[in-house]
Amino acid sequence: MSVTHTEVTAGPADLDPCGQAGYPDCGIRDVLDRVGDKWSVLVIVELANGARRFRELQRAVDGISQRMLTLTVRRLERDGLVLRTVYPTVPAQVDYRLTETGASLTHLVKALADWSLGHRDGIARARQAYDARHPGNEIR
Amino acid sequence: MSVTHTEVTAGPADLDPCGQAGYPDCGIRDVLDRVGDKWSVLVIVELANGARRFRELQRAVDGISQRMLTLTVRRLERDGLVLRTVYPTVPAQVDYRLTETGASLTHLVKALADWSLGHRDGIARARQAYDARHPGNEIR
DNA sequence: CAGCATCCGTTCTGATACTG
DNA sequence: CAGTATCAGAACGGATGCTG
Repeated sequence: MSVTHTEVTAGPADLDPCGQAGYPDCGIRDVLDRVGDKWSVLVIVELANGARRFRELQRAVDGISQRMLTLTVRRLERDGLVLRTVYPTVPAQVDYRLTETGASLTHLVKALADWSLGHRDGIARARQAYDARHPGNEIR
Repeated sequence: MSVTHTEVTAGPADLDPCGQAGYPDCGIRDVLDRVGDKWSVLVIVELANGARRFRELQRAVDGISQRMLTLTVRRLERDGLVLRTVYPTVPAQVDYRLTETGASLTHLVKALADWSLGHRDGIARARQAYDARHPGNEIR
């Protein structure tokens, strides 16, 4: 399912070729998929405030199911964005914290969350306006 | 045009309440879902370079199907991030361009794409290492 | 050209139940 | 506490055919 990427020699500054015909997405997809998935951003934002245990995370990220939290932190761990530490206590205790790489993402992620908050109302209004202009148009 | 955010009671710096128990995600989800979906970012990046017609977009965003492009631009239009203009020519001609709001997102999106490129290799290595440490663990 | 409608397999998610 | 396992429903995504 994942898109295979071919070696592309494009500098970070020049994003144009990426995703264009002949430049099969560079592999940004891989990273974007992670950043873009339903819960990663919220988890990262929470961890930006410090290490958290599993339950703490679940309580902090409202609405996330146990299963999804597990999957999310596992993926983040696999990508090297989050460090998982198991303490051999009884009952088991595990905490999660951002790695340096993960931390380097936080300001971007926060900026994104920030932008979201700042434009939330405007977007909500835009949606209402659109829906009013296009009655009976289910775009979701 | 700098990214100005409209009156937010909780300062942008303090994102903590969002997504926490009792603060049902504030609605960041709505916005994040858009930003985070499979194609939006790529479309936005492409439109950041100027107005594009439907076909141009499809060619530029490698791999996107007609259906997905349609859905993606519709959603972006609905959210007020993209402006759709129809020219009554024959055959029909339509172009898409970013609105100011949409444009204000490009910095963030580009920064994100940038970060992705910059950390692509590191993440790939982290994944390999993880997979080596956890044989037979299909995380996706 | 720029779509919309439909079919249909794949993936994602959440709820539920159980374990070390 | 911190998971794993399973299962069914929802959402996603592509292919195909048709229209103005």
